[in-house]
Amino acid sequence: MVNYQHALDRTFAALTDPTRRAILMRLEAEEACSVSALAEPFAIKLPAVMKHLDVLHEAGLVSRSKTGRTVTVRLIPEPMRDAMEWLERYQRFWTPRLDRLAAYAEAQEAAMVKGHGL
Amino acid sequence: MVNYQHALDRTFAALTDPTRRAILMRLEAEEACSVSALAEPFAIKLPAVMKHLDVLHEAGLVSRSKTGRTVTVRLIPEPMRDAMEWLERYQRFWTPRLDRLAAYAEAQEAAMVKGHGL
DNA sequence: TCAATAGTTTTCCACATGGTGAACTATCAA
DNA sequence: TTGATAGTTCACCATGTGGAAAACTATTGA
Repeated sequence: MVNYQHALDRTFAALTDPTRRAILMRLEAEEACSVSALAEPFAIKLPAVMKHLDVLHEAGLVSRSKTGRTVTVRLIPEPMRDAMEWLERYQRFWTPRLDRLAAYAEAQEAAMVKGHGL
Repeated sequence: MVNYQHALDRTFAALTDPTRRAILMRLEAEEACSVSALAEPFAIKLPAVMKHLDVLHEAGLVSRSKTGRTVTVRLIPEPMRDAMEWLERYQRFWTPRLDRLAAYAEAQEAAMVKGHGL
């Protein structure tokens, strides 16, 4: 319970930074990337990228495996699934089908209540 | 484009804190809440809650409207929709194709039912 | 009018974050 | 062996975040 919250904290925190989201998007397209390949598109220096990778790693969103002198970074998507599941709670607000069904259900309920003179 | 990124930054940042997520959940269930009613379940003091509300407000996730001396806080779910849409990119990693087909079929069925005056 | 209630603002604190430059380790290749 | 390449670590800085206490404003009800 508490741990679950903790994990969500880290996940959302990791997703906060645009550089980190860009890294995740890159890994969604590319599957396996070296650290310097990941860093190349950005204006920031390697140590900064390193820190972002640390945050992503601590959030359980990437794995790092060393072969020779290069480190391969891979996406671990599971934590994002939990984040999405948390957000799904709010889907009813923008999903028209569910909206209308909910409105209908509400109207029915209201009618019932009225009908029973409450 | 840049603004969009900015908005997502704020959204994910707002979702990072468990207190803020709890506030959003409360507003999902309750629709309209006063500041002190929102603050009541937490161990932290009012000024801290105030700061959380500021963050949520800056992220466009809640509205505040004053009537008399009480301020009513309401959920604005739209930014979370954008966050979900960003995350949907990764759905393919955990949603087998059949799941998506099932969801589609379910939606179709619901549409049919509605069309027939349910 | 006066006290209680609802919120806000201010000042302060400890700590996290995102960045830098410089120095370091480890591996590959000439 | 020696130099380039890949990555890491360290010390530092400015800024942001989450919290508290205290003092404040504004509204309501007795």
